[in-house]
Amino acid sequence: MLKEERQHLILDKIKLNRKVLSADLSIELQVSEDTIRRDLNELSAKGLIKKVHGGALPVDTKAPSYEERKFSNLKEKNNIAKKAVSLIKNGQVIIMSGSTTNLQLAKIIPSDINATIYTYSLPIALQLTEHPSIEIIFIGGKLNKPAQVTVGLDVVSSISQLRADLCFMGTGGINVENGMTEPNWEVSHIKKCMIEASEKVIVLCTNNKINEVKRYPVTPIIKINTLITDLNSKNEIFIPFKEKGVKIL
Amino acid sequence: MLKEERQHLILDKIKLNRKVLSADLSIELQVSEDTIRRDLNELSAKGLIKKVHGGALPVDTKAPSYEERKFSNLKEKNNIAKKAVSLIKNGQVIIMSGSTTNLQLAKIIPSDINATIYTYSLPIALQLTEHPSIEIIFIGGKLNKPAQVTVGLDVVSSISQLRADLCFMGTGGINVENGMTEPNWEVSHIKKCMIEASEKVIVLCTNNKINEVKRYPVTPIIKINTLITDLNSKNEIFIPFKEKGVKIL
DNA sequence: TAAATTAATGAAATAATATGCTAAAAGAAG
DNA sequence: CTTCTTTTAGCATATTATTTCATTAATTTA
Repeated sequence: MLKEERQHLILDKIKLNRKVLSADLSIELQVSEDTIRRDLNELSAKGLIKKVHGGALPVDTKAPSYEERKFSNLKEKNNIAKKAVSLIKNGQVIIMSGSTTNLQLAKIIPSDINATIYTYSLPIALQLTEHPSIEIIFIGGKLNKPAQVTVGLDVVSSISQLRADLCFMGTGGINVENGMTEPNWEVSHIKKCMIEASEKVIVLCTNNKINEVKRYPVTPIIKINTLITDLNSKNEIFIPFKEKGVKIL
Repeated sequence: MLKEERQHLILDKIKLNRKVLSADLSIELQVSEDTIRRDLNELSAKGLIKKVHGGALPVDTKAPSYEERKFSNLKEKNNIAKKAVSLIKNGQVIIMSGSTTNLQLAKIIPSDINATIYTYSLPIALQLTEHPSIEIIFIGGKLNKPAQVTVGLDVVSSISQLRADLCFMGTGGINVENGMTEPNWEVSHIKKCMIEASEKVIVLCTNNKINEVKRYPVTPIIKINTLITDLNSKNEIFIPFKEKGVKIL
């Protein structure tokens, strides 16, 4: 039996039984436990399984939680949220993407504001239920657990049918040449739709995202109306953005 | 049994029963109490449980507004949830309505269960994001803030397109003559759709809802497959329900 | 407070792992 | 085809992880 073949069988067995024992595999695949251990260690190094004393288990799908990210860069995010909230006017229809910066924004929307907010983020929707007058429309679909947002075709098609005044978007990265970019293909697609559906596009991002480029393009810089960061708007880093017509806050 | 596997079982059992005794676990898992104690100490060090003299408890969670209601009748609700969880099988498609009893159920679904759950309740969806293998589909629509669920035509039409094996439903009231009834018209309509979309209908309710009648009818008793309450299933109050073919748990 | 239960500790047993070494098999180069 | 190298698997042994047991300390309960 080939080594690869054996490792595939091991992976299949883990998927099936949610655990494997080195001793069992040794008998079943007719090789020594040493070999099995070597296989398990290799698979574990590739992150495909979790090696434990006596055998192996599937990898924990539980990714680093949204909760954890919620508290990083809190000061910067709050700074951005404060600038963003001034753009919200009564009667507007707004789309919010699922970033933690947007969550911060959702927290500080003044209670006398009366608007309609579309979102596909569970934490943001939940936060907005505390607001007395905002109408919330949640965009349904398959849930992405670590990000706690809905994704997929349902989301894309729902957003395509909207007409909004503003959209507030977090981003994976932004620079002048590549515009907005995202590490996740599905998210990049959804954000394209959000931009199409909105009169004005407002990008919220912490300074560490500026001049970062991620894998999937979302939109050229020209479609972005306003960029809000924690930096001072007069910072020279923004000069090329301003030349492209982006307003900086 | 692998150490990690054992610790997972302990976590599941704590979720389910809200407490475990070292002595019980020792017998159940066929290891010494020393080992159990070491497991509990390790899990406690990771902050996953709270170790106490003689056993362990779940970690205390904070309790704001919606959360407060969640803890009223907690014992009864957990009792119901424990009975309900036994009905969930791998591979099923399940619809869950937005009651706090259902939230309790969402909390205790064992981590090795693999199913697809449709829901229109924010807290339930959020709770399920903690589960490693369940696929969650959120049904979008306009948010009802106090209940933290989506309502309206979008929800109705989404549910109409589903085919599910089970639906778990809370209820405003149930009796033999009027069947299930709801105080809210929109909710009654949504629940009708859920029943149409599901192979089996399982109603979860605390004893105070039995023989209550609310304003809007949802379904005659005949369409309900199983009724789960905190009472003993042999209680004479259930005799007329049983005569109508409802299974009592 | 005394009795009973539970916890902590260290020694000992058992099982699993890592490591170095050997040998066979498969490829590569001449 | 031969020789050399590389990969792979098995074995012996040292090391480490895990569990149990005996003993003593701490905590709860009556």
